[in-house]
Formats: sequence, structure tokens, C-alpha cells
Amino acid sequence: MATTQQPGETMRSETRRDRHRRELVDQLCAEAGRQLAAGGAGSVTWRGLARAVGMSPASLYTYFHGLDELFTELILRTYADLAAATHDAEVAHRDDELGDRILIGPLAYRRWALDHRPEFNLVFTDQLPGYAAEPGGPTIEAQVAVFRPIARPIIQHSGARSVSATEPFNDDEMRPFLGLWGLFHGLVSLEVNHHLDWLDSTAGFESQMRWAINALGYPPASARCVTQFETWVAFAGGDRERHYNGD
Amino acid sequence: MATTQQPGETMRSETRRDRHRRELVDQLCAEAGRQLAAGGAGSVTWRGLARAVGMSPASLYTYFHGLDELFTELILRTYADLAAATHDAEVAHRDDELGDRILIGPLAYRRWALDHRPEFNLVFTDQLPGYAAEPGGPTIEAQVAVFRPIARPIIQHSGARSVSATEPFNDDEMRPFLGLWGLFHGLVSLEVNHHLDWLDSTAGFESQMRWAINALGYPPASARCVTQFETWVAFAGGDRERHYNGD
DNA sequence: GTGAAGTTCGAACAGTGTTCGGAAACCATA
DNA sequence: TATGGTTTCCGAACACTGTTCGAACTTCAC
Repeated sequence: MATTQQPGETMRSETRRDRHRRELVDQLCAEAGRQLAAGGAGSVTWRGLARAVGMSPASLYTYFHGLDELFTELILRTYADLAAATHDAEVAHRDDELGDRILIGPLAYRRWALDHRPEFNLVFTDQLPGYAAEPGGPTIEAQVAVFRPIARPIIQHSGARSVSATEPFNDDEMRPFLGLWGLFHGLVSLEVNHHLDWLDSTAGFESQMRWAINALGYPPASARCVTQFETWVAFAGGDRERHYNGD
Repeated sequence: MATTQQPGETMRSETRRDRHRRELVDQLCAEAGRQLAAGGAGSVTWRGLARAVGMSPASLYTYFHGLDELFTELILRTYADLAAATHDAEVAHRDDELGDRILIGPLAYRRWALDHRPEFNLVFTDQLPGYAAEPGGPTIEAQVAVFRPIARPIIQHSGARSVSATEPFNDDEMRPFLGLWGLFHGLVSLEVNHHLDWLDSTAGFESQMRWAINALGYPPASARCVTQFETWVAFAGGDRERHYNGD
């Protein structure tokens, strides 16, 4: 269980144990993320994790109640990384025209997914049996944080009231966005799992998204939008990468 | 390795061992399908399978080279079951109007997925590390068999030449279908993995599909199309179920 | 300094996939 | 029908896995 400072508690100074605990939890998550990226969810193992940090397998139970709890923490951190990717992309292209701003979100979503295939599957498909995010749980907010930057251009354009950066969208605001989400999530999900290897999936994704943006009544994105985004990723994308691994 | 009669071999009468082998492979796949449906891919286990059929774990290596080979066979059989679902739905509604025929495919796709969540994830996401279907492999044809009945109304309507039931579609015919596939696959994938629990996903799916059919320029599906399909599933769907489990 | 709380570890248990050698059963052929 | 080769089956073993327990050890708050 990742211990976070409860809001009601008295603010005590961080003790020596607390810092060690915090650093070790980060180290464990980073190592788990490495094993996940290397060999998929099936190859992140309790004993291997203990071996990587030089401790006994039994000792790890001080920091996580078991493999399930470690996976939920890993899911939350992966959500945060994906949210950072979509957020950074939206911020970097905030001054572009509307069509480009709408296209940027799905592009960032796809780029992150193709660079983090096991993480994408870990977050979006049930790898463990019988696991379901409880309605009030932190998974929901993490999910909203992923899609807020993608939906912001649309909602800012359609809605009369402006949308603040921190205020979460409610269901009514999310619903018209459902179709677009389904489309690019489906295409990305198929591509991540090698179901679109028989075609030029990059061009296919771009053309499908342009068609959808047009069909929804928004102005078309510029021709240079995709290449502009890719060059931005090439320069700014590397910085975030170290941020994810936590070391 | 599921031994099938090679076309070049001399046709010998099925010996006692051959029948026993065939029946046991079917029994193993059926049992694996049961464990998969019950607890997800992680809970179908080699020793548990041996226990279920009353044999030693070592003996199973006579029929499958290992857990990976059993999973690929299971994937193929699951593909066949999903293909049967979409095929049966298309055949049953072949005389409906164009809009309804287009909507029926995604409805059948979604219905099967919600009734077979672990199977859906097994087929469409990489559960094992480093597995990728080879280009000429049987997975591709199995995938085409799933989508041929869904795409048939569209291709029959748009293409000048008629499409036979057995002839596979080529890439050019599949590409305009990509957007629709991405849309309903994405929505279903999200729904299967409990990412749409916060809304009425049934109504959302229906409205999104109707919108897409309209945006693509096809006539709208009738209002009673969905309820008609569901009642058809309630009567005819039960028959196919036994067909899948193989017993 | 003292008692409580947190941390670490070794040992053990039950479970897993897989390999190997030998003993049966089966089957085609002589 | 007897023979020889192939196929099937099993017990034992190996190297793993997640998890629990109890006892030592360290750190913290008072």
C-alpha cells in the first residue's frame, strides 16, 4: 500500500524510515515497469522484483500486500504517464487551429500506445481474473485525466462555458466524445496487438481520424499536422520518458 | 498439435488411437475453454487440465507441445466461434433492409463479446509475451472469417461485383471498412473491460453505430432493429453455445 | 532509556510448467 | 497370429512461482 499523507492527519516531518520507504516503493514500481515493458505483464514477478532490489521476497510484503496491490499501483502510475503524454501534447499545440488541436489528442494517444504496448494492455484490458475498478476508485479519475486533454478542444469549442484545466468533465460532457474515443481507441487497440499489420496502419489511422473530424462537423486539420506532431515528439518526448521510469 | 488429415497423404481409415486422440484433443480444448470462461486466461493451467481429464501432466505433452500451443489452438477455436456468431446473425437477417443489415454485424459482435469477455481478450490482446501471428498463418484467415459477414452488406451494396460467401476479401475491399471496424471494436473493447460502466453503454453503442451508419451515407436502420436482433439471439443463440464447447 | 512499531530474513508450503526414462498399449506388417 | 516399431502414459524430479509464519533486528516516539 503506497502510503500517502492523509489530509486529516497532523503534518509530521518525514522521518528517515518514511523516506526510505518512499524511495523503495518508487524503486519497486520502476523495476516492475521495466519488467512489464520488457516481457509483458506475465513476466513481472514477485521474486524477480525482490531479486532486483536485493531483498528477500518476504520483505516486500512490508510495502505491498501482494502482487495484486502492486499491479493496481502500477496501473495508476501508467495511467499518470499516459495522461502526461496527452497533456503535454495538448499544451504544446494549444495555439494551433481547431482541426489540428482535435487531431493532436488521438495522435498522442496512439504514439504513446505504440511505444508502450504492454503498458497499454495492462491498463485497458483485464489481465487478472475478476478485477473491476470500483466506481469511486482512483482509476476513474486517472482515466478522466487521460482524456481531458484530448476532449478539451472539442468541449471548449462546442460548450458555451469555458472548461478549466482542473475541473473534471461530467457525464453529459463526455457522452458526445464517446464516438471519437471509441474510434481511435479501437484502431489503436487493434494496432497495438498486431491485428493491423497487413496494412499501412499509420496512414490508415490518420485518414480515419481526418474523416471522423470532418463527419463531426469540425474544420479539417492541416496537412502538416501529423509531421509537426512527430517532430515535436522526437524532441520533447524523450524528456517525459525518464519521468515515467521514476529513476 | 491438432493432427488433421493432410491432403497429400493416403486416406487411411481412422484407427482406434486416432479417434481417441481426436476426442481427447476436443475434450482438452473444451475444458480449457471452460476454465478460460470461468476465470480468465490466467486460470487455465496445464496441471488443472490434466486433473480435469484424469491424466498425468506429462501425458498431455503427447497432444500439445506445451501451454503456448494449446493457447494458439484455443485462439483458433474461439475465432471460429465468434465467426459463427457473426455469420449466423448475417444469415438470419439477410432479407432485412440495408441499414438493418449493416447494424446487425456490430450488434452480433458486441453481443458475443459481452457474453465471452475472457475469450474476447484472449483473441484480441496479447496475453502471452512476444507472440505475434505470422502473416501467412491461420489466424489471419480466422480473422477475415469473423468480419466477412459484417462487411458483406456494405461491400455488396457499394461494389459492382457480387461477393461470394467463400471468397476472401482483399485489402482494398477491407480498407473502407476499417473505420467502422475500429469504431465498434473500440466501443466493445472498452465495454468488455469495464471502462464504460459509468454510462448506459447499450444505448451509447446503438446511438454511436446509428450515427456512423448515417455519416457513411447509408440508410438508417429501423427503430425495431435492435430489439428484433435481441429476441433472435434469445431463441437462436442458445443452439450455437453448445456447438462452441465441443461437447 | 524503554516499550512499541516497523522492518528484514530464513524456512516452509502448496502450486506451477516442463523434462526424462521406462513401462505399458496399440498397430501395421510378416 | 507373432513381431517389431510406434505411440501413449506415468512417476519422479527440477526449477520455478506467490504467500505465510515466527523470530531477530532496527527505528521511532515518548
